[in-house]
Amino acid sequence: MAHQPFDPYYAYQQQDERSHINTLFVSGLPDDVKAREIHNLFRRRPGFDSCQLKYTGRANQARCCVCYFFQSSIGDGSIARFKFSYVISFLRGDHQGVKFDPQAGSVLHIELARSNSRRKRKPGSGAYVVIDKRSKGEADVQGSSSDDGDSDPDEPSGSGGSHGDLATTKSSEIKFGSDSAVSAEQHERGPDGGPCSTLFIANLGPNCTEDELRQTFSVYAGFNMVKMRSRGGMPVAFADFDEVEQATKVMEQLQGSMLSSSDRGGMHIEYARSKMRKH
DNA sequence: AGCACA
Repeated sequence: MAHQPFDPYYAYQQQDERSHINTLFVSGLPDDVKAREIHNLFRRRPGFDSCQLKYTGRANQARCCVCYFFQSSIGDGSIARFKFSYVISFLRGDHQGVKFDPQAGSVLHIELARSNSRRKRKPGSGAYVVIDKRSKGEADVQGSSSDDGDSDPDEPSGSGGSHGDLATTKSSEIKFGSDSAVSAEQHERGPDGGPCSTLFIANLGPNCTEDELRQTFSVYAGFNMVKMRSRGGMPVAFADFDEVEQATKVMEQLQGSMLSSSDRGGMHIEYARSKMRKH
């Protein structure tokens, strides 16, 4: 155990603190999106199990959890996780930043979910689930009438763990065919970029200023500095923190939140690909 | 729909 030869699975396992996550979190959806649309968007992806659409009722933001369940024929879950990282790359390549509705201009944002959906989908039940909190606090569930409609998709899966969910998946082997032919070499960098103490902020409005960002981010512990880059197009920004944990908290706190300058929905925040250089 | 600074 002292030294491991290079092994991408091992590297991925070491790098990813959320290796048990098999759920994608999709945001940037217009509030009139239909679960059917989401389902059609992802259903053909290998390993796809089900999806859940939640209308938050806040600021025209629908959000969606798309679940992928992988089961490794080798037994070691790292293979499944490695495959899952492929899928994330795929979806990002195919969908990330795509204007879901050219009229409304909603921009898709796909990332690894913070936690798995607790929902267990029984075979034969609906392919998707809708939770609508727009009008009343009451959940409107369809697609699986006997389902536990109130379980929160953002909460970690319970004591049974995700393997219990995996067990309900019929296919014992995921085939990566024409729909997802990717070579392993393309994925040296990890599933979604590893955690970083610098945050990358996108989906800012054209009138956003560095000062506005500073006021927003500087109240959080560990804040170092913020830098904005415009590069001709829409501005993006980097916010640096001392520790990864601090950056993580800020990302969770501010994900999707609006600035006064925002004109295209809330901020999209990810870990930056590299730490901001020190001055 | 986007990841720079050295």
